[in-house]
Amino acid sequence: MEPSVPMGKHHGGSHREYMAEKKRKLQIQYERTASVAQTEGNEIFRGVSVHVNGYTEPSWEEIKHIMAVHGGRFENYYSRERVTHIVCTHLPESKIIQILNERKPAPMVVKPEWITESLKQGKKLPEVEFGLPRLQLQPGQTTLDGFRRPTPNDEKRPKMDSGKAVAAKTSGVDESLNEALRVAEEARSSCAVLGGRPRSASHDPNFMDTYFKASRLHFIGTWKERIENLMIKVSQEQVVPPIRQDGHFTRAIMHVDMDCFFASVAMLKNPHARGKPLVVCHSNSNQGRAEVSSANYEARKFGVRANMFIGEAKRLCPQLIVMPYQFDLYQDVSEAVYLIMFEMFPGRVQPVSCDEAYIDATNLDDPISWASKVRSEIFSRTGCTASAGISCNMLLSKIATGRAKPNGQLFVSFEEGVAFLKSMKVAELPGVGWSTRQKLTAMNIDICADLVEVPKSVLQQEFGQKTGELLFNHCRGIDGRKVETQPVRKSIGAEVNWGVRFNHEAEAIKFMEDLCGEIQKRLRHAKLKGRCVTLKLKRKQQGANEPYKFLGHGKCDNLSKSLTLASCIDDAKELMNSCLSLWQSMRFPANELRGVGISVTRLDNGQGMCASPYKNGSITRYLVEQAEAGALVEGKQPLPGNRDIGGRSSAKENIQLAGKPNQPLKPEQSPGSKDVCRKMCSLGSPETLPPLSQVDKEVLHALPEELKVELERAYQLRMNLQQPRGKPTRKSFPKARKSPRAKPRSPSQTAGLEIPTRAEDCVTFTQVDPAVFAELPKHIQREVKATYTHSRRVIRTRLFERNRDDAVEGVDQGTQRGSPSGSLLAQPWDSFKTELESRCEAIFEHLSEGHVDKYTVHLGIFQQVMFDVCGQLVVGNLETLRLLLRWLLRKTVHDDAWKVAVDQIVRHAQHLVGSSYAGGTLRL
DNA sequence: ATCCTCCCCTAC
DNA sequence: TAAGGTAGGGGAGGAT
Ligand SMILES: Nc1ccn([C@H]2C[C@H](O)[C@@H](COP(=O)(O)OP(=O)(O)OP(=O)(O)O)O2)c(=O)n1
Ligand SMILES: [Mg+2]
Ligand SMILES: [Mg+2]
Ligand SMILES: [Mg+2]
Repeated sequence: MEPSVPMGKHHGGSHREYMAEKKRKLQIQYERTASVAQTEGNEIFRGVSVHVNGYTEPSWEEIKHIMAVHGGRFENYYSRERVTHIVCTHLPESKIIQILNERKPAPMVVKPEWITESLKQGKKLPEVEFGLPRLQLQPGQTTLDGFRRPTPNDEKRPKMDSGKAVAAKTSGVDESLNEALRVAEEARSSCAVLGGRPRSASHDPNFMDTYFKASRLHFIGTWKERIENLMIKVSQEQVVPPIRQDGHFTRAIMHVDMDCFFASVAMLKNPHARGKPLVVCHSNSNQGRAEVSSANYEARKFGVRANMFIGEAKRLCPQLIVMPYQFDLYQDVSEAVYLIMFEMFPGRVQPVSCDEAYIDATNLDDPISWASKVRSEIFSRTGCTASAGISCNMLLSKIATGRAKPNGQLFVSFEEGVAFLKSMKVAELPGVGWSTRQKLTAMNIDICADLVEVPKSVLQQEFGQKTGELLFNHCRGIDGRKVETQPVRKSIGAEVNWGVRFNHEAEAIKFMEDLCGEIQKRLRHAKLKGRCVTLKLKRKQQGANEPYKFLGHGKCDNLSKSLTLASCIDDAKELMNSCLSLWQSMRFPANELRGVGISVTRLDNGQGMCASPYKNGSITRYLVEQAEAGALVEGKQPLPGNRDIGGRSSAKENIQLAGKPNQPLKPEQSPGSKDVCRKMCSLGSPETLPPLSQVDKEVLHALPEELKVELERAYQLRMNLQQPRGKPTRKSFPKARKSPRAKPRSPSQTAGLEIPTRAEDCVTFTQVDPAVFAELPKHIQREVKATYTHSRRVIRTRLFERNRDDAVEGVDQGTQRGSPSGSLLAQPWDSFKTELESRCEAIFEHLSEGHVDKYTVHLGIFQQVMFDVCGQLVVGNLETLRLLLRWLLRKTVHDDAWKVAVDQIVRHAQHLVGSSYAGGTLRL
């Protein structure tokens, strides 16, 4: 039963008492749930799988429990594959309308009384008597595409008080709601005090600090470094018994995750909000574009989700309670939770996030009761509930947790896990996100059962070796990942992609300095240094408007460039030197900046325990060694830490910086470039290489040839950087960003047909003055050539663009993936045809056996593969392409889906031909 | 083969 | 108004 608030009493009675009572009840409920041995009741709901929508009486928690006891299942989220019954009291949520409009057989929609009455009578009653009177659907509602968003004043929407049947309590419920809203309001205004006025980066000298303090993503992103402290402390006091691994025996993996973590913590501070929809978010505005961080399970019944704009959330659920962030509390709760886990499972815990961990429970006597123990301990120490899943690997245990939520636990055997997996949407697989889902959808793959149909080779063709294999395994419930209790850090970085609006380059530079300061802090905290510095920039796309999201980055091009140093650094100034070099080579008008990030890789803890040890020798190692020995510089001074002797990329870059190969393109003076030069000089970036004159001649002479070359490059770099006054750079500062909409181009040898995809790609090798080129030393020639090819490397494009505010409109560039095995190009048409025939035969077999679903899936895959094949053939084998298309068109198949697929393939091919050969078409 | 850079994608 | 960070996995394509 929904623990009832002691009406009218709770003002006098202490919160403490109330909380104690609350906890006691939740505890009981938890124990019941946890101990359901599914033998307790008759199983009248066997085969039933319910999803609750909006408010109901009994509450969803009770329904969940009833299902657990009586053989049914409870689904937190609606899934056509799994849900047999939707339970709701009121009429049409947009969700329901959508469901009813689906072509496939929809689940039954019943009132909650169906459950209570069935329970009373001890048998499953016919659903019809408890159906919803359908045609209270809106007038004008069509069934075809009638997805009508409910208007905010839609009377039919479930209201806060509507779920409670007892009329006498109505006013009490209202009071409770008002109290909850009041507390939320108070909490929001009290934390707004420290804020002040809204400011973009250029307006607020203290922007970065303010920003990071208020950023939830910063909090969850930097959480790991905070938990590391705790781990160190704990591990010092702990003897870690080794995990017995009896050969190949089955592992037991437990996954523990706090239920709606931030929202749960918020409910601790606002107990009246329990049982009511609540989110954590910065803004309470009805049109706000602030993101929901966490939604409690009541709010989720209304479709409210993390990451949703608050305006959208409030539209779905107008009575939503909005609580502000309480980062300190999240930290406290998180630490409490981890202390419990570290103590109960020494040496077996892999922290995943502030609210989530894996535990290797292999050979613990009873993982299920361990899960109960850890959950009840978490609850009694924090007042927040956790859920747990147990299975034989990390994948299945995580999925089990999801099924157990909220406040539940579940053990699944491999077989059960796999059976369940098959009904899951592919997007529910960990590792499959938005983009992969789009790709799979395009292949007609919707649920994991579809994915299982796809041969590994096809997945690898489409997604790459590892990713393909991963998908192949995961959809079968196979996951070989080990619980990693001491992950090694490989990079440290900081970035800001919100509120970045500059008018002057100097502001941008200052911003980078702040970032470097932040990184120095974190490097030192982690006692690490690194020797590769990466600068990542977001640049407003040309013509992009101010984004929908306030001070957001909007539509951007992402740029990144890295510089590898001779030795490891952790000093902000030194980091900044590298950043300035990098900025110098990527530079564009500061008012187009929308995001700046800096990160450091190739970390070294100074103990010889390199996260990424330099593997190959070459100059880098040599110089480091020399530096350590103090041999390279006169007077035996150790080399300053940050000479950038140029990684390969920067060396190339610097060749370009010299400007010679690019002469046809006029370099451009950017506003403030002189400032940068001065700054760079004053910071000493180029100077930190010892002057050539100071380098011990003997040592230099003794260098192996290739090392000498690299050293020369380093000095070349310095010279280039010191003379950018008249002519700063070229490539990095394209005057006009031409045709940002250009289509991706096949990496082809057909030189005459190239379509430049970016302004900087206009620099073709043929534009390099041959006389100048001939003058260059051999190794420089090499570099120039490399640079040339490098710069016109195929631009990898995102396959699909998200359709939020920042999506690029109309991006349809379908196919830059798939990979040229090369064999196709060489293969004669005849043998290719044989392969095609057998492939098609296999596909049609599904059809003739009546497996329409399988047929559809395989046809989708076939289409996708053909897209890729066309991509390959259009490059160098147009004749084969023509034959292929003719063959497809002539093949007589009496199935519409096939005809559609062929039509798509042909269109796609013609499109490719058109873009590769200036609007040409293949005659078929 | 393996490394490296410059991306993209995913999860929290 | 709003606080779109952080780290790892991995792919493509070029260099070695
Ligand atoms: N896009 C996201 C995802 C998560 N979080 C924060 C808020 C969450 O409370 C916390 C933990 O993330 P989970 O994915 O575990 O989500 P919840 O704990 O909120 O819900 P669940 O019960 O599904 O675990 O991280 C966030 O701010 N933004
Ligand atoms: Mg959670
Ligand atoms: Mg989590
Ligand atoms: Mg997923």
